[in-house]
Amino acid sequence: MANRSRSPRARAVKLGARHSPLAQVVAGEIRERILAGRFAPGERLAEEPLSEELGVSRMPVREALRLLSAEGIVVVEPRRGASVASYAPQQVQELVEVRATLEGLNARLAARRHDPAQVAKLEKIVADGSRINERTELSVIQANNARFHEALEDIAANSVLSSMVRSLRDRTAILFARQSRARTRENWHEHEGILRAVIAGDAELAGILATRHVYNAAQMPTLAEVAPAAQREPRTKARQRAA
Amino acid sequence: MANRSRSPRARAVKLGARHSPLAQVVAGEIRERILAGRFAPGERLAEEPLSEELGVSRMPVREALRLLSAEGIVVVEPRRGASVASYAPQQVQELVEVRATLEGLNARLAARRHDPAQVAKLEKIVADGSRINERTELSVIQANNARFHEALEDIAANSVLSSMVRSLRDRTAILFARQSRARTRENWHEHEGILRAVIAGDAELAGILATRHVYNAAQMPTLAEVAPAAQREPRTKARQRAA
DNA sequence: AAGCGGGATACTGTATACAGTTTTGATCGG
DNA sequence: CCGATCAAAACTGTATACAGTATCCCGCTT
Repeated sequence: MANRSRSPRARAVKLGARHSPLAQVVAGEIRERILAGRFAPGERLAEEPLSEELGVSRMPVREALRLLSAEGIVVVEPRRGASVASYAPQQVQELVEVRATLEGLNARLAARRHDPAQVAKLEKIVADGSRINERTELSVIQANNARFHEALEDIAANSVLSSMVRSLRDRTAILFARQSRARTRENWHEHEGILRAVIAGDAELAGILATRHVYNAAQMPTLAEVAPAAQREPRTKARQRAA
Repeated sequence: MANRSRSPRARAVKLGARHSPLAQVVAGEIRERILAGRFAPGERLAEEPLSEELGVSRMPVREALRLLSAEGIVVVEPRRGASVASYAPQQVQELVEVRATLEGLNARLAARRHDPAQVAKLEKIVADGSRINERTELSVIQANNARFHEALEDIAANSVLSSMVRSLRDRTAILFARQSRARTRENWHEHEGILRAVIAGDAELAGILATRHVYNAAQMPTLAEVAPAAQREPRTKARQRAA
C-alpha cells in the first residue's frame, strides 16, 4: 500500500526503483560509459548531474564513484570530487608491470591445477578463437577475450588474485583499447599459446607467456629486457652506474 | 522509546570537528582497532553504534567502511552491513600467494633501480636492524619493519604496486601477528638478505628472497614446493552462509 | 519441549537539507 | 587587451529523515 507520491524523484530513466543495491547498478552504468569512452579520461564526474541523469539521489552515485575509485578507473580528490582516471606514461608503465606479473601468476596457477573438466573448456575456447581474424566483429573478439580470462581465473581459483587482475585489466583497458584492434591476430596467437601451456600443465611456460603477452599488448619492453643493471657477470660488488 | 532527545551531535570524543576528510579519519580509527585486535575477525560493524561512538554521523562511517572494504580488511554484505574480514584457510593461501609474488616484484624493481642515495638509507636500516632480537620491544620491531617496507617501496617507485602490496600486508597482518613474535630473528635475517641483494643490485636474488620471505612468514610451502596438481576438488562454487 | 508466528528492534539503503569550499564569470583597473 | 577581484553558481562533505529489511525475543500451539 501507501504508494508514495512520486513527486520526489520520478523523472529521468529511473535506473533506481530496482530492489537491488543501487550503488552497484550505478557503478556498473558509469563503468560502462568510461570503458566505452563516453566519459573521457580526466573528465570530471560531478555527483549531482549524474544523480539527476540516472534518476537517483546523490548518495548512491557517491558510493558508486568510491567503488570505481577503488577499482582504479576513477580518481577522487578531497574537495574536488571524482574524475575519470587518466594515467601518465610513468603510471602506465607501473600498471603494466604489475599486471604482467599477476597475469603470469594467474597462468602459472592455472597450469598447475589443470583438471580435465576445465581443460575441455579451454580446448573449446582455443577452437573458437582460431576463427578470429581482423575483420571479426569487435564484440565477438571482446567476448572471446573475456571468456579466455574468465576461464583462466576459474582454473587458477584464486579469488584475491582475480579481483586484483580484473581491476588492472579495466585500468589498462582504457589505454589499450585502440591498439588492440591492430593486434587482434597476434593477440589471439598469444592467448592460444598460453592456453596450450596450461593444457599441457607447463606452469613455467604458461606464466612466462602470460607475462610477456601483457608487455606485448602494451607494446612495452619486458622487465628483463629493460635493465642491463644486474646482468649475468661475476658479482663485482655493487656496481654503481654513472650512466 | 523512539525518542532521541539529545542535542544533535555533542557527546563522545568528537573525532569530527576536524576540517579534514572525516571518512578517512574514521577509517584510520577503525583500521587501527581492527589491526590491534580490538575488533575481532567476523565481528559486525554496524554503522550507527560506530557513528555514535565516534561522534560523527552515519555517512562518514559508512564511507569509511567502504574504504576499508576496498582494502580488504572489512567485508560488506548487501543488506547486512559490514564486518571485520575473516579469512578461511583457503583464502589465506590465496592472499599469501599473491602477496609473495608482489613482494618479489617489488624487491626486483628496487634492486633494478638502486640509486646511491637510497642505498645509503638501506644500509642504515640494515645497521639498525642488526640490533634487533627477541627481547626488543614490539613497537620498535614494528617500526623497523615499517621502515624496511617503506624504503623498498620508495626505491621500487611503483605506486600501483605499493598500494596493492600494502593492502595485502594489512590483510595478512591480521593473521600472522601472533607468529611474528617467534620469528623475530629469522624475520630480520631475511630482511637483511633482501636488502643486501637490493644494495648489490641483484634483482633476481632480491625477488626470490622476498617471495620466499612471505611464504616463510606464513609458514607455508612456496608455490614451487607444492605438489603440482596433487589434490583437486571440483571447485565448489561459493560458500553459502547457512544459519 | 520444540517449532511457529507475530511483532518489536536494530540496521541498512536512499533521499533530502544545509553549511562550507571550489570554480566560474563578469566587472574593473592597468 | 590582459590580469586581478569579488560575487554568484556549482559542488562536495556531513547531518538528518524515513522507509524497508533482517533479527531476535516471546508467547502460543501442538
